[in-house]
Amino acid sequence: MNELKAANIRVTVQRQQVLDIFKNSEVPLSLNQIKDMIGEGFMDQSTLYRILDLFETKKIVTRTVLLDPSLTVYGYVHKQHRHLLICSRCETISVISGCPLHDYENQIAEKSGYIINDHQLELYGLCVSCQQEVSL
Amino acid sequence: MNELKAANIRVTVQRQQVLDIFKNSEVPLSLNQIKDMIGEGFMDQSTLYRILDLFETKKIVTRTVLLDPSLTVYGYVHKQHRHLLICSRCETISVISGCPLHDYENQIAEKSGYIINDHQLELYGLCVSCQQEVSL
DNA sequence: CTCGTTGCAAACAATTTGCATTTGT
DNA sequence: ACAAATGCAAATTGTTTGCAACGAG
Repeated sequence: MNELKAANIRVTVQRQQVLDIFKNSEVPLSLNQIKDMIGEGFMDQSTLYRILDLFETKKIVTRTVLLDPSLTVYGYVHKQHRHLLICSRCETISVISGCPLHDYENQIAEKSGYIINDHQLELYGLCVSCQQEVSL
Repeated sequence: MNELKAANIRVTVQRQQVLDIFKNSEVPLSLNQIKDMIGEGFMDQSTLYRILDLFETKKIVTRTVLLDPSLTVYGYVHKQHRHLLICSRCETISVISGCPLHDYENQIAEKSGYIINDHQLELYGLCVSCQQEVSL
């Protein structure tokens, strides 16, 4: 069954197009990357914003705000929970599978009385090729 | 010695005022909270932006971009590294001391070849009073 | 005195909104 | 046919910039 139907939203060309782009990408994508991949006539900006909002509330994608807020990215929600590793020089984004925080969340929940239901974690560093270029 | 002088920047009334606000706050502050605390004639917006940028590059404060990017907050840099716990209902921000990620960073550095030099971690949940209000 | 900093207004960018038209069911 | 989604343009918001006046060293 169509994933959009499954989420109880209408199937339109634009939505299908955006969904396909996510499905074909290993890594999360920024708004501009998505625009570029749609290319050509490009659907209207507002439509894209509306689709991303919708997908986010329907939990089809997750939004991640990076240190530089203009680098906000959207990732297709796969089975497992993932985190990102960002090169602070070339801004390449890679995905780290797994999550080290389950125990930690419980500890904090206990100490604080909060019900923890989400978290945001990203690592920043220098990727291998940037390390080489920097040391030249 | 004045902390601004120590950072090699000129001491002005505006900068001193913003610095004092940070020093007197336990928790990180958003732009609007800072505006409010300055109150009255309020210094010019652009000046505040410039001061926050300056403080950030001089490592006097750290900027944290939360899931809702309009909730970007700035925290005075104390001795130790800290993370935030945000109530997703009332948006109260509290500070968690300590950090569970040192080992994890090393693992990832080894696997990926990256030199990890920073990370962003925030927990989101429901605070105690919001839990009560929700269950009413 | 000199140069960095401020305030102001204008510019710019990013996102949102209202509304007529088109499209999915 | 009806409600919802799209495209377009305008509005709104948040942030940045250029420049004259001001203030710190």
